[in-house]
Amino acid sequence: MASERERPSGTGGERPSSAERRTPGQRAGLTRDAVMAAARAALAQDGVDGLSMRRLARRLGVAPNALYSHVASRDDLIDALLDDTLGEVRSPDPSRGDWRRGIETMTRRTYDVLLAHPDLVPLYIARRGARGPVAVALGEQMLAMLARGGIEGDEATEALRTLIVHTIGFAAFATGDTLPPGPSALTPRALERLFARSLGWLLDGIAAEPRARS
Amino acid sequence: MASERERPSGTGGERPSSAERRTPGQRAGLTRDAVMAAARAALAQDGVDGLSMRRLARRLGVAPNALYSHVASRDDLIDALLDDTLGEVRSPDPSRGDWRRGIETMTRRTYDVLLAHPDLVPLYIARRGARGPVAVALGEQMLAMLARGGIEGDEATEALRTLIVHTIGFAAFATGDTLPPGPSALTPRALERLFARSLGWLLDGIAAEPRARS
DNA sequence: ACCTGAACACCGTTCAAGT
DNA sequence: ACCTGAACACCGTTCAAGT
Repeated sequence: MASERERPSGTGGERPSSAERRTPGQRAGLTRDAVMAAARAALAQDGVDGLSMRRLARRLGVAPNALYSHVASRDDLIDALLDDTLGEVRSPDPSRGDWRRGIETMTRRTYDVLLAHPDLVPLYIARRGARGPVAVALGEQMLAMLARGGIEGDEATEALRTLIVHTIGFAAFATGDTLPPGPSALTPRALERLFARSLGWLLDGIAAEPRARS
Repeated sequence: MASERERPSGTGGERPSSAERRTPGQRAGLTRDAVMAAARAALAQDGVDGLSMRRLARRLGVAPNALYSHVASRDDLIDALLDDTLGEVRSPDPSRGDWRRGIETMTRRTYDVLLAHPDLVPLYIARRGARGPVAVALGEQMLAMLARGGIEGDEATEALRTLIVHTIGFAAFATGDTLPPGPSALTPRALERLFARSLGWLLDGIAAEPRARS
């Protein structure tokens, strides 16, 4: 369906680049945002294979090395992509409802965002999550909710880590093929219920842990 | 310390290949086992970068395409490597002790084996585990233990999947750098305790689930 | 500062040969 | 059946130039 060679129009960031050949020194009007938009479009159309610097450059109608004026490296680009994507997670009102429900909805929304970008999930794992400002903000909100449940300090760090591992881990298995030996592949619906249920088990354990009294 | 260019002696599978240049048709004495041994040695010395077909071939003193006589593709080689490595997990006597302890020790041993091969962990995740005969056998032992606890059918499949996600997920975070936002990096010891504790939470949940009576 | 051309040092894989 | 030589279609990144 989607031709990929010679169709400059698209989701975002592409250049015409047909006849107008540039000589060294001529600007192409590239920006970091345009590069990032092209990366998102490439990911959507061609999967993770589309995220090579050379294919991105082709898509933008520039020489491969032109990208390095706006992005430090391919790793830098991917890190930014991962962090940006987490921005799609709407965080619930941190002061409303009980802390456990807040964590459940936030975790579930993160899970949904990850499932919406299946090609990125292996990258989240390979880089062990995101470290950008969005990820930091998300983590701080989770810590605030845990604090409202009386969980703080090292305990909160550990609980957060457990929840992150659980969320990314399940997203990885939901987006992949079958892992567990045996023919019984769970449906996405069943997997999501399992995710929610096992999340409940973890929260039971987190809430029940003996804590140093404040 | 370890030179990598011109030292044919090593852990396993390397060839002399110095003066003896072969012409097409001359055998190099390669076997699939030799290729796999070279892959393990390359992984240990050079990390995952050492697992390229061309570097493997250099290490073995053969042309790059010679490997394809013993291995279908790079993916095939890596799948075999992942499954083989799981063979290091000693499974406890399945008929001794209570089922929960059996699962705990088996899960913990798997965790330890994964930590012993940190470079492989991202590969396990990217491929969502291993699907070879060793992985299948391991899964069946886990299912047998769950069955002794009265957990069978879909419930057992779901429990097994949860445990696998939990184990590989924690291994990924233990072998990686810090993920969770904030400066508080957990020590390996603390992480292992957290792994064991959260495993306990999951098993509590698995054991407490209402079940259809047999 | 932003871009091109050319190059470097790589990849996985295939195809046609040789024994 | 097992191997080599050569090739194809790629990579990420750097360096020297041009405006």
